[in-house]
Order: sequence, then structure tokens, then C-alpha cells
Amino acid sequence: MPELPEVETVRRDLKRHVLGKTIQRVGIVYEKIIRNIAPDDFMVALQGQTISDLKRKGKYLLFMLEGAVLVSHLRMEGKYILKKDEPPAKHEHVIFHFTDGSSLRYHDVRKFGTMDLFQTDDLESIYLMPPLNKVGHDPFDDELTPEMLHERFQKISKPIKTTLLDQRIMSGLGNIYADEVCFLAKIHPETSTKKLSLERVAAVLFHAREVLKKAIALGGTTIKSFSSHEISGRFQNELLVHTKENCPNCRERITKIKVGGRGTYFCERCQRMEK
DNA sequence: CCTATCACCTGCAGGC
DNA sequence: TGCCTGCAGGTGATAG
Repeated sequence: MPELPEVETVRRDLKRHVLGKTIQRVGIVYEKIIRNIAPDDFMVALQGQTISDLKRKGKYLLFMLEGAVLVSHLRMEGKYILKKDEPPAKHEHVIFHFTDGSSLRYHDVRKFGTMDLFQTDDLESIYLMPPLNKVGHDPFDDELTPEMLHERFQKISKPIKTTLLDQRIMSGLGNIYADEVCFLAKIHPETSTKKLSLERVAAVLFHAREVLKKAIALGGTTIKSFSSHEISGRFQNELLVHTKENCPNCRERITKIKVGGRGTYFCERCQRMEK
């Protein structure tokens, strides 16, 4: 699921469905999901807690509790499913049983997702600790300016696509949207980050904001669709290069390469290294 | 400090 | 049908 628009979609959906619910018991099927605390302590600390709000920082979901915050990352395929109380289905690794007889299940085929539980609700201090201490500016943060990004980019010799995926600089873009941003800004994904002019950086930031805004409005992107309660986004119909065969501008065949180990789609004619 | 690569898991598609 | 390889929306550890 998760790049910023998908996580934001999940946040809004969860907020409608689990706000105010009280956890009666937590079931843990696969312990390695929980990272910063022993599984037993995780279960005890969550018992009796009521979900008061759902927030997001970068691609992390924050379940706000009473004097505690559960920080959840969906990684590649994590999802939350609300069900009646029933035995765990395949790929359900952590189950929050609520007092009203419903239950929220963390489902993750590849088991890459993570949960960190903080026993304080002081967000500022949580932001200073792993994993949130590595989350950079939200793309929509007004403090994030082209000038500031350009300055930081001067020291980075990696490909721009790789830099866009670095959450410490700007948080929220993932592999799909990074390709879309490079395409919209007409930049070859392997262009050295430090070679981008201020104007090009401004275009990158502008298009990052535009594409994320549009994707959120459409409920995110669903590439692989699963059955059941999957929230299926509609942004996949709007993709311009990622997984595409032909360029929507010039009809040239889309090229697929690897950049930083990630599958990367771009148009050789519309996305140039120079300028 | 910087960059590159692998590791973490499972499932699926395609080639032979 | 079965085996093998490569691939998948992400990030953290480790090695140069």
C-alpha cells in the first residue's frame, strides 16, 4: 500500500471506523512486527487503551492513545482490516480486540511492517526518537522551500530519483510517485541531484505536491488488488509513466531501468539529463 | 560523512 | 506439472 497518499487514505478511513474504540486485548501472531518493546509489554500497555485520534508523519501512522502512541509503518504490503471478532486469518499478525466485539487486524503478506509503542503522548519527544527521528519535512510543509531543497541537493551526488526516496529529506514519496514526479518535472531519474538548478528543484517540489494532492483526493493507488476490505484507490488510472508502455506526451516507448535497485520508468525523449 | 548493496519475507509470473 | 529466476508500493544494517 504505502506511499504518503495511501497512508493518508488509511488514516482517514481508520479514523472513521476505530476512533473511540477501546482495546480489550491484543493478540500477537508474528512478534517481529513489534520493535521497540517486548511483545508481552506491548500487549499489557495497550490493554484498556482508547483510540483518541489518528495522525500521520511521513508514511507512518500514529494511533493516539491515553498517554501512549502506537507508531505503525505498513512498508510494502501492510494493511488494516476491521472485522468481527474471529480467529486470525492468514497473514494477520497483530490483532486488536475491542470491547464492542469488533477487531482491527494488521495484515501483511511479506511481514515487513513495523510497530513501535511509546508510553508517552508527547509527540515532540517521540519525533526525536527512532523511527520518527529520520522522517524529514512533510511535502506540504510551508517551511519546505525550493531554495532550502536546492541547498541540500548541492551535497548529494546520488540520482535524483534516489534522493526523492530518501525520507530524511522530504517524506512521503515512494517508488511510484517518485517516477511520476520525475516525469512531470521532465527530469531523467538518473540525473545527479547536485546538478539540478533551482528552477528544476522548484519544479520537483511543485510536482511532488501536485501529484500527492491529486492522489490523496483519489484515495491513493492500488496496483495489486486484493479482495475483501481492501481500500482500492483510483489514482492508478492517472499514472503517467510508472508501469506504462508509452509516453503520454510523445508516444515514445517508456524505458524501464533500475535506479538504486528500484524499478524505474521514464521517457528518454521527454526526460533529459541536462538543463 | 557519503554511497552502494544486501537483508528482511512471501507470492506470483514467466521461462524452460 | 515443477523448478528456477526475478520481481514487488520500504527501510535498516553493513561494508566500502
